[in-house]
Amino acid sequence: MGEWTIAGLAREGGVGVETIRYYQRRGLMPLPERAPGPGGAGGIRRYGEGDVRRLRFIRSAQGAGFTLEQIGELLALDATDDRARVRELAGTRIAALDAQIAELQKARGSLAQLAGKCGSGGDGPCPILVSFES
Amino acid sequence: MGEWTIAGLAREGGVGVETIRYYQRRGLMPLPERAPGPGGAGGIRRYGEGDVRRLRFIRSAQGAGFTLEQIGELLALDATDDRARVRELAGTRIAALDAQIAELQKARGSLAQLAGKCGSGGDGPCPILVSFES
DNA sequence: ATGGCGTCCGTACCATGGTACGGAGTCAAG
DNA sequence: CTTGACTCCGTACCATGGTACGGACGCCAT
Repeated sequence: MGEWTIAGLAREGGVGVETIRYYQRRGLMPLPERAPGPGGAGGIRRYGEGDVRRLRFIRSAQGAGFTLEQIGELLALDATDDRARVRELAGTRIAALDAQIAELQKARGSLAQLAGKCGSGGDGPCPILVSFES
Repeated sequence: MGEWTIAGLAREGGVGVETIRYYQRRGLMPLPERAPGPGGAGGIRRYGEGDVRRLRFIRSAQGAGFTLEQIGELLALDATDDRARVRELAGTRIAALDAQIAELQKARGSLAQLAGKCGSGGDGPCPILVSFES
């Protein structure tokens, strides 16, 4: 199962090698054993299916807008099957997404309206800029 | 017209003193003259209506999602009345907002669906977490 | 004229999610 | 057995939008 080197894992997950090392530092990815080299010194670390799944988990959760810190908690919950807590986190995240979406839509609406006004000829300064002053 | 000190301007704009100083460093706010003190040394800077309007401009444009760098350009355009360029910036920003909104809605949709599945009893691990692994 | 608050300014630090660099070690092929 | 690619690790740096700190000086009231 120790099929990949760090570059392979990175390719598999569509991220850079440095990103994986960053996740390791953050405690999101485990640090596999180093195969002891012939000289007794540590060798190169090998990664397996579990690491690939874990990396995919991180990327998917990121896509759902979770921060790396929250993803750390989700990964911990993955081991304990605490569904209630997972639903709680999901609910909080959904509410945050709703708030964010509403805010962006508000900005989008007023900006579109102003762009329309600015486009329809007229004299004087652009209404977009004027509106920003009040 | 030199009616405010920096703390007054900050209060007027609903920001902190340090934020104004930051905008000055970024070149978004001008640095007013210092009233020369009796000893010949520089005194305290005074701010007027123009500064209040400029600060409001920055905060409004920020509300529309422009970065401080873009706001710098908008402020420059405010002096030249280049409506075409303003509309161009607004259009680009609207497109970016649309993309962002779509992305958040996608995340919200899949998360809500998963939370529903996770809520409806069942055995095994939470579907939210399982889905993140693929 | 002295206390105490406010200003001025440079500089450092914060969160977030990485990205880059440099030196040493490792490993496989030629 | 050397070359070249890759790995390991610590550390520093990037963007973004601020926030904090410390010393020197300004200004006003008592």
